[in-house]
Amino acid sequence: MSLLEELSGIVGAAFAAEGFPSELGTVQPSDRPDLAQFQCNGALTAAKQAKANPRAVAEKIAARLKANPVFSKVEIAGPGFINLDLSDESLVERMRTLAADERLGAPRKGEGKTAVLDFGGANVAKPMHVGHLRSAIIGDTLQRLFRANGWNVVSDVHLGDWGLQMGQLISEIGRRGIAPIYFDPHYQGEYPAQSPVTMDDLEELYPAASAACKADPKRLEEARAATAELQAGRAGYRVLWQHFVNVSEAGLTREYGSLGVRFDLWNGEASVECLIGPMIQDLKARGLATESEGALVIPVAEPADKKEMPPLILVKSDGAVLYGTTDLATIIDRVRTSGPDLILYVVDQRQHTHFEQVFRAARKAGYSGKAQLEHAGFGTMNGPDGKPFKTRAGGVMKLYDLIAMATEEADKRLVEAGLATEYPEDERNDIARKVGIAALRFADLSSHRVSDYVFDLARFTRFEGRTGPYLQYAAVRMRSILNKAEEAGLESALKVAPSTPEERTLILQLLALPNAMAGAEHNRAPNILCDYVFSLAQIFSRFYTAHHIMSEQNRALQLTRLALVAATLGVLSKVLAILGIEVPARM
RNA sequence: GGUUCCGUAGCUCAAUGGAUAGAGCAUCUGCCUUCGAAGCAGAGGGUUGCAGGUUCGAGUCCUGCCGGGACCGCCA
Repeated sequence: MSLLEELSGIVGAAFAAEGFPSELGTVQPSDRPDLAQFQCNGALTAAKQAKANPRAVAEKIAARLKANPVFSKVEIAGPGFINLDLSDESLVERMRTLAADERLGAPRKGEGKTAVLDFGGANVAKPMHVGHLRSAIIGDTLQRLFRANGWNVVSDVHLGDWGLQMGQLISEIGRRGIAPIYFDPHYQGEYPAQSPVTMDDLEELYPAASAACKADPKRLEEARAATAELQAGRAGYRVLWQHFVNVSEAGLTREYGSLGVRFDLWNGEASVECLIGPMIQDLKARGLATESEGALVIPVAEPADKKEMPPLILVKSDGAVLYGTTDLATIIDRVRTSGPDLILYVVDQRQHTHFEQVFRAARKAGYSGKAQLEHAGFGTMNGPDGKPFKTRAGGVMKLYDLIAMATEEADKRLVEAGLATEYPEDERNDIARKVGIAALRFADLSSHRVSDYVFDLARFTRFEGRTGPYLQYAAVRMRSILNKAEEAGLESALKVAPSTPEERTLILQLLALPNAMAGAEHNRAPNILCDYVFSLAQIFSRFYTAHHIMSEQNRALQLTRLALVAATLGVLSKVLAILGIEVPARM
């Protein structure tokens, strides 16, 4: 139980004893730290409901709370706020509990529950670009957070491998005559085991095919036909397609890995191919899917809709299926194999309507089981001009190049600061890489999920201010103190209660970890964790400046403060790990 | 045109219906012969796009308007 839950329970009991709903006892950190540590606003609501004087209600509640030794102060302020301070003894007791808990008080919100997280969404045969960055980073952080909160998580990269881009690529290869054997409809023998194209080839072929289809409707028609044939099972196309998938996966694994992103499943749209036919039969048989303008659709509009809700298209008039079809079949697959309580899609906000359609269709057909279906959308990463990020040449920047840029920039900053200059080259490169990734990840995660943000590498890689590198530095500094103490033979221990404002503020922030983790989960909002951890680092810096530990003469005080440093490092490391930020041993 | 998200300090961004709207950057003033100054202490900077409404209380909820992004049946 978190501190806030504990306090809310105590205050809630006081409300209940006065005949009010106990929910009114909700306690929150004070908006006015100069006045109190915590506050409860329930007396205002209670007074409204009972048509009573709010201060009078607050007085009754406060009278009951004053009897509880956990509080050192119970005051009524303003229109009826109840302000609370904890006794120093209560604070240190709760710190001891936290320090002894290997989970550091992480909430158990997800125990016994399973969540499928769908993020990544890279496309086979297309290079990963900056557009894939946010899904990967936000999704990965949510999977780490959900696991930390006790959820059983199944993450799925859900590759884009069954749509029109496959037909575009196949027809491009056919036109160029690169591998004619796959296009011979009469060929009966074995196909080569070796892929006719490399990843580099694909990176050149796809943009060319895409541009050609855009420019020429007939060319697009060809791509559509190839897509439909692939899906219909044309042998040569299938084998060729498998080559694309194999070649791509190796590259994608490396790119996601360089960001620290891992997936449990490398499924794709095509993984549910065998479910699509039966699903369509089922939907037709039950009258849920109907013909419309030559296509097969599921109407998902509802009478209460304010907005126009187009039907979900299952099968195009040319016989090919779309990603809405595979998304729907994927729900069936996930419900069968994982039995999830939640399926969370971390995908671009622009696809919100699409997911609304798919979710409605799934519920209508009864495919979603007990799973709550939810789209956690996010905004775009923009360039300095406020438009989606492009390279200087105006093209789409590859993720690989972006990471290289960040690492290079981080290295430049290390040189400027004269840091790590005398370290072995391997270690130095490793530090630059960790700092670069930290800069990228923290910048992306700290802006609110649904809003767009401006990409500014120089700002992200700074060591000052609200950045990933600053947090790494803070952690390294804490470790440095602990190392010094260890060399001096000091063993940290929470011997005495806090006695200074810096100590109390630090303890309160440490005890607030479960609330940050629960809040971030509830809102699917990593920026809550970023706020929390940056604030923790700042509070620690004040503590560190105010109290010089190694020269402290009072041994009990010294060991207690060392224990606070150790606890802070523990909490900081835990949150950074959730954010996917690695802390170097030294910098 | 319809729907939807957004509009907060010079810039980049926060703020479960609560008290005096907060951080970082930038600007200015102090603090390194003591644990890593990538830091700390302090200052200036705001009619929360505009106008109404609900509420004891609104950046937050409702209505209208202004401005921007996104989406609106066979792309993903």
